[in-house]
Amino acid sequence: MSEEKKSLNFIEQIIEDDLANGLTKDKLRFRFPPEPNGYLHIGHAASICLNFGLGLRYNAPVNLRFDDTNPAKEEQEYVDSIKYDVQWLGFKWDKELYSSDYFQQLYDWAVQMIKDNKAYVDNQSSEQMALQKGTPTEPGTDSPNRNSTVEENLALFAKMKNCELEEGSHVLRAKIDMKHVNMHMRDPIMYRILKRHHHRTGNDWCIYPMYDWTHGESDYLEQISHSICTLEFKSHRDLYDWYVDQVYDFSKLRPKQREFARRNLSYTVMSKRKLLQLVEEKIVSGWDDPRMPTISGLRRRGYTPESIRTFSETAGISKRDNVTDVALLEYCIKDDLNKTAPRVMAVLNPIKLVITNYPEDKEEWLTAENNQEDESAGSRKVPFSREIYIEKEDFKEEANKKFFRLSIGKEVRLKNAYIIKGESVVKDENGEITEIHCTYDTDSLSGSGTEASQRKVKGTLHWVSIKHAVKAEVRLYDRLFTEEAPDSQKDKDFKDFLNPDSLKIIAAFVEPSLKEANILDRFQFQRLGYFCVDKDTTKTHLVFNRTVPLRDSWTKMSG
RNA sequence: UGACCCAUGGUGUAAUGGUAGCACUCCGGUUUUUGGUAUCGUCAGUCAAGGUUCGAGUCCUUGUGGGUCAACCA
Repeated sequence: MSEEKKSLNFIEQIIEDDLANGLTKDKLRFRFPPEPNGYLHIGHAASICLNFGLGLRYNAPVNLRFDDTNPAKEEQEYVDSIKYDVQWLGFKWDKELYSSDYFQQLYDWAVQMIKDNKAYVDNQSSEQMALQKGTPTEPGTDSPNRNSTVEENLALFAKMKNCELEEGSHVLRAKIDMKHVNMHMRDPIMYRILKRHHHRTGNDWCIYPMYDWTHGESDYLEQISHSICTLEFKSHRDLYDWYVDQVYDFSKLRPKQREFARRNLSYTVMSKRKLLQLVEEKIVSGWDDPRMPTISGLRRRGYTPESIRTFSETAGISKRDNVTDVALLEYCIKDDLNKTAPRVMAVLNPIKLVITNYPEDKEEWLTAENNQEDESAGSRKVPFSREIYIEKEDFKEEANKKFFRLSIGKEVRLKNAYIIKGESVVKDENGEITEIHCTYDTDSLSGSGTEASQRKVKGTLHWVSIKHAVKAEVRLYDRLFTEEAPDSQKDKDFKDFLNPDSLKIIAAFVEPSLKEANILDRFQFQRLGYFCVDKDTTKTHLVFNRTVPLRDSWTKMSG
């Protein structure tokens, strides 16, 4: 097997360099650290694929660590959905861990820091502290509490911990440097009082550690070698390192934070805040609305885990701002489904077609391939009869020669069935066509091997037998926004760019084999697109979501 | 008016001082019982100016443009 040299992304490069400089491979360990305060989206998928991909590449463990230090926002529901999504994407974590597992250790270390005169309790208001913090261009000033004695601080911190003080009245701060050029180093808050029930620790604590104080120490405790996060944490790195310094034992591995650019997708928004807004304002039906860029939304839309992994891999990572074309994501799912999705026939915009020379009471069950790309997919039977539905768009009374479909006097193939010829139309009083009358070539049955069956006709239409057709609700989804980057337009709200046509619900007819379909089953509706069975489906009511339409070079050139 | 990060076709990425490549998109040809797929092809790029070097997308300087940082959020 020829070893094709795959280029490394910059994170892999860093790891290779570390390995070359003496870090041993067995020390490699990664983590994916979501906060359980919302649902995962395609941007998280990039991080998941990166971290777990690294684990696979280096045969190293990857922990799933919930960063649950803010009980005001976090819920078990989110923990469950995140676990489900990560495993659905196809990854296995080494350990399921929680930042809250380390609350006691963190507390003990904080006490030690107070003893070392490296932390102090501040009783100022957040407004006062903000004022003293300075600005990026002006240094801050010291808090009047900065020089409290160790004893005073210890006593106050104990009171904080014992729930004897009011929420918001006191915080523990690291004593670093109020004039530091990095705002994050100006005596950052380590603990705040929060009398909240925590989804795991219950009411054990009424002080909760802040992100910065928690994250690096958690990485250190888990001996994570490379702690990978997004770019907006770059300026936190100084603090991350400072905190690790406070507890670092030289015999242990020292974790390293590195940052990459978050993945943005065109025609959608990715921030949790905005996604939450879409849900709360009922612009979408929920976190798993098939138009949402959430993992659960994509799943319900019909995306496969494989396609999302391929997308992440193909898009790659770097450190520059990006808006990846959603067309790449769509390519990934079409490419996957083309190989795997069974082909079926469904008519979305039906018009009746009568084959006048086909016996009225006759019906045939014809053989149809399930997937031309995959012989092992086998075949099924589809019923054929005198009256069928075809798409309205597939007929025109008078044809221009580029129109490969049905018109009066012209022949087309009915997929898996016969060649038919347009003869006449029936119209209502408004001149609207209500029926198309055709004749069929009795010797032209697909696969029969006759000379007539091998005639080349320019067009092939899909169809369903009216007598056997099954009614189905079909939800046609389109992009949620009309702008590539809806949230980066100056002076405009992202909701100004909502696409009014992002969802169209239609009544369609599908072939009877689909009655057996299960929720989340994916199909190609031939000549139309990929569709999956929605969870709203019941025994008597089929609902399909359109995942993505097929490429359509006809409407492109004609329209 | 600070610090830090970033800048390669329309988009996303690669080239580790030595032929600017890959994928998507767009456009066109061939094949096709899906106007799909497959396949072939076309268009298209190193932000700018200096410098170092035999040689610079890559290193240095300056500029330009974009981004990040001042929650008791993560």
